[in-house]
Amino acid sequence: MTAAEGLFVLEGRPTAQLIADQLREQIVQGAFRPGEQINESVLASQLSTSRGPVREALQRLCQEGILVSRRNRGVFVLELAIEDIREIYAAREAVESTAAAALLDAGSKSTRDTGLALKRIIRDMAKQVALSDWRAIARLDMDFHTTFVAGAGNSRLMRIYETLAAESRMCIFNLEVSYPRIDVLVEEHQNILDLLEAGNREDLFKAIKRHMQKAVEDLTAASEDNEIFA
Amino acid sequence: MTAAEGLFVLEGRPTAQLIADQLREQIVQGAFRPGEQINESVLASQLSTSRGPVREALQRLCQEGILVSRRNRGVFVLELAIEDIREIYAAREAVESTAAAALLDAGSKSTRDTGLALKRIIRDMAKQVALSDWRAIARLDMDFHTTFVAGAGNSRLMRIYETLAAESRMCIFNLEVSYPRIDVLVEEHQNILDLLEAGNREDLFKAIKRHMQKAVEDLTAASEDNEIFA
DNA sequence: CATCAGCAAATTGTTGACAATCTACAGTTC
DNA sequence: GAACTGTAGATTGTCAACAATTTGCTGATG
Repeated sequence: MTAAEGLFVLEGRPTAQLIADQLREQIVQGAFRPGEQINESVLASQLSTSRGPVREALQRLCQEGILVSRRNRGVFVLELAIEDIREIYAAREAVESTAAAALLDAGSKSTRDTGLALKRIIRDMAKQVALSDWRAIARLDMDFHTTFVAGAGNSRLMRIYETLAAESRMCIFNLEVSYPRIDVLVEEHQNILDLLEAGNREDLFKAIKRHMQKAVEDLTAASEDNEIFA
Repeated sequence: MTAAEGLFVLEGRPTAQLIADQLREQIVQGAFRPGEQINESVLASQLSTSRGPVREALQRLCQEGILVSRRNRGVFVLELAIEDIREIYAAREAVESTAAAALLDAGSKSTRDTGLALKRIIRDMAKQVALSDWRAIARLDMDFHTTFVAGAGNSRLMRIYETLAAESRMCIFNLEVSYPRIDVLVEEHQNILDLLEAGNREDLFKAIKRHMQKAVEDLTAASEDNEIFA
């Protein structure tokens, strides 16, 4: 058996995961309202499959915490309260700080690659800010942080963070927050990147902490004049 | 309809979750070898149910990362390499440090309750150390850290930590590590509790960090003379 | 008129059967 | 004898039908 370059296994990923990934994207983009029930039958027919694989995918998202399952009643989209926002961003700070420490400790090629990727994202972000494309901005915002954590090279941190990122996007979309501090958005991310490349450990931690705190403030402020929250 | 205290919904949890919880416990206790395939049919008959619910539970554990799914081949118990040990304990340090910060910031009744619970666990741990009951010691070790994180009152941190705790137990069991530093085990946990109650922030962070580093050292040392690892 | 029992529709939970795929082994060919 | 091919068994993936439960409605009853 000779190894052939450029060939890869076809559709290697399990079906339930593919469905779960699609559905997660739909949910964070607001295709379902918070608290809304997910009907297995209609979802199955939309995906032109049967209820079996759909149920398996739904269980994955329940384990992830994006959906909640109630026995004999079905699965529902997670409803976010103010307390949830605080939880999510506290957890994000924990993960990002650890990723930052790992990036600084590594301090090699992978760190430089991460820096380049982050630089590119910031450039795109500035472009979209000029165009006021909120959807794109939100996506790039998350791309920045996801790339940051990915740079740490810890697959568990990454898996954890992907869920937190999805929940953050749910917050942002459901609250229809249009980045009130749009002017400092690019600046804040650039600041984090600068501190990373400068190897300024303590200030980087502080910058991450402030970034998260500000996000919580914006989201909680927005949640007060929003019918979704209690 | 009058509200009755002390009553709760009977068997409110969904089936897939119940099966997943049982199976997770079996796995971390070493009922399945790392890399071993989980046969859906035999598992279904053991639980006297059909393959449907079993598959749903398996998907949950795949999402959690304790099992890995390969298309058209089935699900297998996660194989832990040395790199995984480092990942798990780095993530645990992140979560526990954040929980510690939250506990210190709260500094109220919940913090005191957590302290009492931790004290009780340490007392039991000392008892089991005297009896050399390794299984019980490992369980109490995890109980301590789980209780610690639970005290922070962040459900997301808790959910994350439960998976990491499960993976830690897999490490400990599979490597048959019998706590080489048995004499300092109680002491180390007592030290963490003392620093928490004293409100000594920086030293508490350092103690947690050291606790995790030592665990990684013990586990990696044990993994070198073990056929499971490469 | 309020309340409650009972019924009907919809949805989830479960099951067994069938199809697709992989693995291992035997047989064949060079 | 080595390597390849083909087949048989086992296991997973998928599906449609059936059972159980919940929910909303209807109407009887005080």
